[in-house]
Amino acid sequence: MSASRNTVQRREVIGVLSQVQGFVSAQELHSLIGRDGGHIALATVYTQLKKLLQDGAVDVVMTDRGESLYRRCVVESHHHHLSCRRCGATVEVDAPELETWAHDIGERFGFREIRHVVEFNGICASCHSN
Amino acid sequence: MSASRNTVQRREVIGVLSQVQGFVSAQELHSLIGRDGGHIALATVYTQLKKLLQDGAVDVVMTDRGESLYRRCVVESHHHHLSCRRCGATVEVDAPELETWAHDIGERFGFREIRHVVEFNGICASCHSN
DNA sequence: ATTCTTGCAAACCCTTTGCAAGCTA
DNA sequence: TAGCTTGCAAAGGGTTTGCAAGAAT
Repeated sequence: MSASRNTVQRREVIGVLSQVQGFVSAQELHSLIGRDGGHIALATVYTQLKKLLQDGAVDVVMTDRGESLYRRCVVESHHHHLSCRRCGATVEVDAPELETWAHDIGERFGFREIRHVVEFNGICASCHSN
Repeated sequence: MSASRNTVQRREVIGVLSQVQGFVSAQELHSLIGRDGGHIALATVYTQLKKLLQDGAVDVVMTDRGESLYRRCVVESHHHHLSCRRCGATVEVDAPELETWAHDIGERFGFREIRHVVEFNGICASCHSN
């Protein structure tokens, strides 16, 4: 088991990923890096994301469309996102009730090590009034 | 909005889907239908599944690999799933608290038309004891 | 008769892989 | 130097689409 090599590409991926709020797809990440002046292959983005994933440095969620979205792991606190379907605005939602509730539901059915994925979206106030 | 036509293919899809326990992928469904003597195009299976989905007659979940798994809805109302990460066993969870909560959270941030996707998973009792 | 559905194959999208050339340690 | 990484392009797996032929209403 060798440590990951410190390449320009790896730094780019980690760098951009760190500046992004919430989840991004590999492709979005790739174009963000491009916009940032970096020129790295899409395949390399995937390679690095896979490594980061194995190292537990990023979280992944699957969209309805079968696309993986990545996010730099925030050890701080677990929270969810509420985003606008029209303009994409995103708000971080703290959800203590949900955490408790998830755990209880699990217990009720004899499940352990419960994990949950929650995605909220709607039409935000400003979009709604336009 | 016209009702779906009652074709041989549609009956096949619904028929096989009804006899399956748990979730199946579109491709598995297609081969099950073939094994059953039916000869329908894979594209048609997708077409029918999409319709059933719009009618709320089937549930869908995304696997880690980005494959959609379908199941005939037992309860034709909004609900969530709790599944075992090890054996795949699935339980339907009714979550009134969650619905209310989701709505409230939305309001708090000025969002309307809130939708949410919640997936729970854990290790079920039987897997846990083995 | 009209309009929806089917089947086929090609197109799509995201992701992975094979391999030579380039770098890192 | 040794061997991981990169980039490119091609392949892969699941799903969708365009369109003519065929059913259902």
